[in-house]
Amino acid sequence: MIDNVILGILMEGPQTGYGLKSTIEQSVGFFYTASYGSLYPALKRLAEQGAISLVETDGTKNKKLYTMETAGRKQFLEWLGEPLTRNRNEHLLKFFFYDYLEESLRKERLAAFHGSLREELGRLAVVKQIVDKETEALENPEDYRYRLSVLTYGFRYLEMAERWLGDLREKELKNEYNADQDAAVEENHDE
Amino acid sequence: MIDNVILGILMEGPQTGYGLKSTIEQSVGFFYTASYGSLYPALKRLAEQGAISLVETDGTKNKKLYTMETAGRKQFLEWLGEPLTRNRNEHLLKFFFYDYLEESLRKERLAAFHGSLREELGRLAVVKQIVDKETEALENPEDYRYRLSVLTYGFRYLEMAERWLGDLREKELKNEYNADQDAAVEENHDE
DNA sequence: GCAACCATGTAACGTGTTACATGATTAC
DNA sequence: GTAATCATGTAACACGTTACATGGTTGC
Repeated sequence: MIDNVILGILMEGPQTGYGLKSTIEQSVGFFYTASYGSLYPALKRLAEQGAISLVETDGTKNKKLYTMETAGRKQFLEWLGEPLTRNRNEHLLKFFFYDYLEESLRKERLAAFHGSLREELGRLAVVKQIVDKETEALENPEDYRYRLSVLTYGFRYLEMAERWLGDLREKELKNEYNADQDAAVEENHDE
Repeated sequence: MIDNVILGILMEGPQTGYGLKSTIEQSVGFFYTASYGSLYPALKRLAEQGAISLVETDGTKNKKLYTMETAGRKQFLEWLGEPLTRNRNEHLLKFFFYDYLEESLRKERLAAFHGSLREELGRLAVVKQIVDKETEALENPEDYRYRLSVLTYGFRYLEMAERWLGDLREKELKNEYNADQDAAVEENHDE
């Protein structure tokens, strides 16, 4: 996980270990955190693998700049292109870097993920209906309020995610349409 | 983490290790999963601590029933009463068991969590405004669509959570009001 | 009889955090 | 000159997963 976050950020340009940590906090910090205890060993590992290279900027300053290498870029894009799964926010991490993914594969992954979200939403809707009906038959439904509320939370979470992804996919489609229009206008310049 | 999940489920009654796993899957499985590799060692640990006790139901059947003990209940309720934090879905886990928490402490924790959600929502709203303004100035905002969309995701996530919690707290308040009304009616029976 | 499920458990591995240790640079 | 921030790194620990190993019970 941390390897790919590091590589993703190095796509933008060289960074120090310290710089990486603050960049992570400011960008994907909402759903991913890294400590130095995992960061530095990861940098060491990635450098040994040849995914990144390090340059000691200054002999006295004890400051190392890590730079993306071709192997690292390949490794990162391979990870980025793998199917999206709703495990430990990895999908959100991938979304953050999705501008780097080739359009056709990106669309495929998003469509598949959208489908699985809708499926899960459907399954949960069924469960919720059953549970709600069972709850009506209880004498003291308030005694289970919180237990039940978590089901509602799950439902709303999936609803939110589904809508967000729907909006995002729509936005990209609209953009393509506009791009096509622009191209058409450009072609018929004298019209 | 797993210790408290186990204890929380044992609040309902005795279970086998196998039973615990399927109960976990069916109840909090949406945001928490446990493997046997963590479950059985945890049960062993909890039994050694005296939080739970085990009964071999049958000499030949190799089946163990784990039962909650007083020490375990105390440990569980202590954990449950600790302040809510948005770390690795621990708050959702606590919510699921919140029917077991004493009402006044529960209200306090929910109010505090609601406040922190609103604060974070406010902070993110500011960040989003700044970023949106900066985005307008770009020549190719589409190149950063996904990067930016994750910010929207974070915002919508917090909005959803804030609303859900608001609804939940309101529901409990309404229930209290109704209970008061009922009590009043009962007192003035001849009216 | 055999497939599906019930049931328990361990060893190796993966991945990350916390706490500690150290020192340079910058802004005031 | 001193506090904040920049900067690197390790050791002990925490927590969990995957894969493996084993066997009983139930339903058809």
